[in-house]
Amino acid sequence: MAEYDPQAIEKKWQARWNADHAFEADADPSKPKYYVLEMLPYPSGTLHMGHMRNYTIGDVTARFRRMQGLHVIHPMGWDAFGMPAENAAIQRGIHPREWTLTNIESFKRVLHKFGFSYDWRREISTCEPEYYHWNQWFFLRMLEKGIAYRKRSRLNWCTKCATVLANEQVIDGCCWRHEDTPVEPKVIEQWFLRITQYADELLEDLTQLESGWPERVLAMQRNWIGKSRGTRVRFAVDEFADTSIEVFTTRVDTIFGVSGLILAPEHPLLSKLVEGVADHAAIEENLQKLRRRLTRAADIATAEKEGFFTGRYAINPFNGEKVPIWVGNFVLLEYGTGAAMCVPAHDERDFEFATKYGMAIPIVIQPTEGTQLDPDRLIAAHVEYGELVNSGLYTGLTSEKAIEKMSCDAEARGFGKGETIFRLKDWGISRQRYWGTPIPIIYCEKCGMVPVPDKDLPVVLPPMAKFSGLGESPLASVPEFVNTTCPACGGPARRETDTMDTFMDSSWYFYRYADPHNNKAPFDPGLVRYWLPVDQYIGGIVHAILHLLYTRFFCKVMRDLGLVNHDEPVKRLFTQGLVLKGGTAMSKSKGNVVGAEDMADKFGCDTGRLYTLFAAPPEKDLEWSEQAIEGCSRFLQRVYRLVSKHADGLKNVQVGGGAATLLDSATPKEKVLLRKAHQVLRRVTHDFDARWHFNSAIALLMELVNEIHAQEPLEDGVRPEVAKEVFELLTLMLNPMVPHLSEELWEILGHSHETLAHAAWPKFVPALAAEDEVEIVVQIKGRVKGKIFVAAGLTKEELEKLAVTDSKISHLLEGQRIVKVIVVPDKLVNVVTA
RNA sequence: GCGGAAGUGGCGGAAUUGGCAGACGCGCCAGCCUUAGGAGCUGGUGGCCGAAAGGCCGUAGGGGUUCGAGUCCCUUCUUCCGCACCA
Repeated sequence: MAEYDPQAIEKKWQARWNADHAFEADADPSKPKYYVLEMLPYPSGTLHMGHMRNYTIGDVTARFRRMQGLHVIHPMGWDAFGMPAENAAIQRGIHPREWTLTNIESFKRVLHKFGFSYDWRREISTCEPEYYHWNQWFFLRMLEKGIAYRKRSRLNWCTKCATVLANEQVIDGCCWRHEDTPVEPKVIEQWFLRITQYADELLEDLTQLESGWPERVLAMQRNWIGKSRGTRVRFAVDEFADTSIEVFTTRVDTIFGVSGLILAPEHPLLSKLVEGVADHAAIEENLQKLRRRLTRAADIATAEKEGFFTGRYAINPFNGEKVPIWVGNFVLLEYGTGAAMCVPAHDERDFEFATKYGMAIPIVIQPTEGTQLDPDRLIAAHVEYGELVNSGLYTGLTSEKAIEKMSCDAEARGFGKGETIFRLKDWGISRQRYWGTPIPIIYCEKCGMVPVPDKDLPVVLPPMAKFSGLGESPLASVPEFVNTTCPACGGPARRETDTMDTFMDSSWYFYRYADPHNNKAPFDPGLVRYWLPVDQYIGGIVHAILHLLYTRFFCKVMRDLGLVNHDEPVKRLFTQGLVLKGGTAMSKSKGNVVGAEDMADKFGCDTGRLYTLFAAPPEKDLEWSEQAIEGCSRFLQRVYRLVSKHADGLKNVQVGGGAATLLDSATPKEKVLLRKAHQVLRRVTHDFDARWHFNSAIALLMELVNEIHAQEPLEDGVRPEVAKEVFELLTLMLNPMVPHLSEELWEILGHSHETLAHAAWPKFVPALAAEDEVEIVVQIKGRVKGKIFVAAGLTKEELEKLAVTDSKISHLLEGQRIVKVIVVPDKLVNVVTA
């Protein structure tokens, strides 16, 4: 008998699917659509098992939904711009384009090798002008709407990348790609997108995603947006009639307890404030010291609070009190107003600071119940809400009421107002890099900043020969690119030489899949209306904040431009776990990468697919194990042997009249097989459809195979029609997970004319799954004491009688008083004795 | 500190959501088959007591609800992930 030959089988069916255009789908409003999307890869190095797991989960979903009769779009493309390509150019002299295209070829070859059911006609690559044309187009639309703007700002500079990093690319104060390189501040003119304009909506609309997105992703996004309600209060500076300091506080109710203002060391007013103060030189020195902040987050969190008195005072507008102005290393310029009021009695940080520097610690809030705070014995800040004391006319109010009233009063008296602020910052998109989308802006000496007109798009990346990795923007060294004419006056002008953050590319790519070759617009709104939003998105948790927040922002901008008619781009999100080896995620730098292609050459891709689905639930991390994958390989061999052993005899057998008729005059063996097959079908369907428990679905299929095996020889007591029904069910259920083997089995079972690409998912027949005899667990006081086999569907009374009259049970019950009997039909009888 | 997830055999994990804990697989043990086996087949495999029948214990710890708890409630602990001096 022929052995299972995965290499031959997989090649054969992949060729067939290609020839059949099996996975191509065009918009068809008469059909219900389903959009399955996996996060597009950055084509670098090798495609490893981490990628493989992501695409396998997506492919199972796509194939299952197709079998359910949905019109499935399942595309793939390349996130092709980015720093590794440029780094390769710098280090090895390969042009980023060449490096990228080579990698794409290799990734594509491997994806084909795995038989993923993509519609390759929709393939996109973000480094092609046909694609980034529309990045530029979106940028210009945002410029028109005031969403894109330019400002000088202090940004994170990585000396190794020689580029600016987004806040999100800074990890522990270091570059996300160079974890040992602290970022340095640098002030440059940069392009920003006003994502903060959508902060409230980005937060609010998370409620729409509650049923479809993982809770932790929602939590991370909420956290990142960081909405805070509070009050902005202006403190006049004593002796400076024209100067005031604004603070933001969420606890204006504690303002009578202010014993100082604390400014961030970089606060712009500081130089003016300290001018002319005694000890000016010492203060300047202190400032310089504080400005050299620690960069590692862990160090910052544990760093001791430090600060100094500036020699100036401010006036508390609520009570006219003079309070000292300090500088503190723990006050952040970027958050709120860059200045905070110091209320030591009711804020932990302020307490620590005030204690260290001997500042006053007035108590202005008392707990509404329990022990009152004693100013002489305060050992920690009391941060909870309570009742106001020593607070002028607000004394006696609760914190809640005071916050409301004091905000109103501050506004009425002209020194403050209620305000909501966000932690979210505008998105800086300028990068001093070559391998990205050129920003379509021209600077003219006469006209100033001039957008490139739509008709001149795309602004194409010029060819460049040498990449040094030094300096700022590589494009600045290409005169043919830089020097141009002003679209407004025709005079000499210079092009913007920065390129866009690649997160721009990935913010809308899956809209382009709906209409990938449009050269008049980013996409046809009609096609997008049919295919979008994405029904199921699958990717890594690493993108929980950046990519998924940006793409949500883009969707809202596109909606406001009238291009799309929905608020959220992704209905359901699934974040799969990592693939680990030796306990850590596979990565080139750790040297623990298992290449997907090597794995497929060794075991066959169906085995690899099965293993990644079986070894762990999809949301959990998965430890790579050669031994366990061999177990999966054995299972598939076993299936192949089992089916092919019987296939010849079943080839021409027809299962007519519906599966349910097979039950008529069925032998016990047949009943066992039909029952098992349909019980498994019911649960596998549920596992695929609603639970995403691929691992337990596979376990069930293993049980079915074990059962068929146990009923051998099938020739003895099993009609061919029954055997065929059972084998076909097995084959169809395996199809989403191991499609090549499944196709092969389907063919040897006599279906040589068709493929399973669009086969219907089998229909569950309750009558076939029903047991006619069931095992009832008999408990006494909740402890299992025996089991009885009875006909299915007995009434509670019948079951109770059978249980208590069972010889073993009745013996145990002798002399006992029965208090009550709980009966769960077809399952259990629990006799409760006194 | 805040937020999220999770704690079940030697290991990965199941338990269809309150009804036989450990399905399925890996590993291990014994046997069969084989020139050979990193192939195949059969059986066993949570712990303790017992020759066996059987009994007791057992889902991180403690308490509770219930006829019945891995599952629900309270509480303590531990691990992982994200954010982190956010006023």
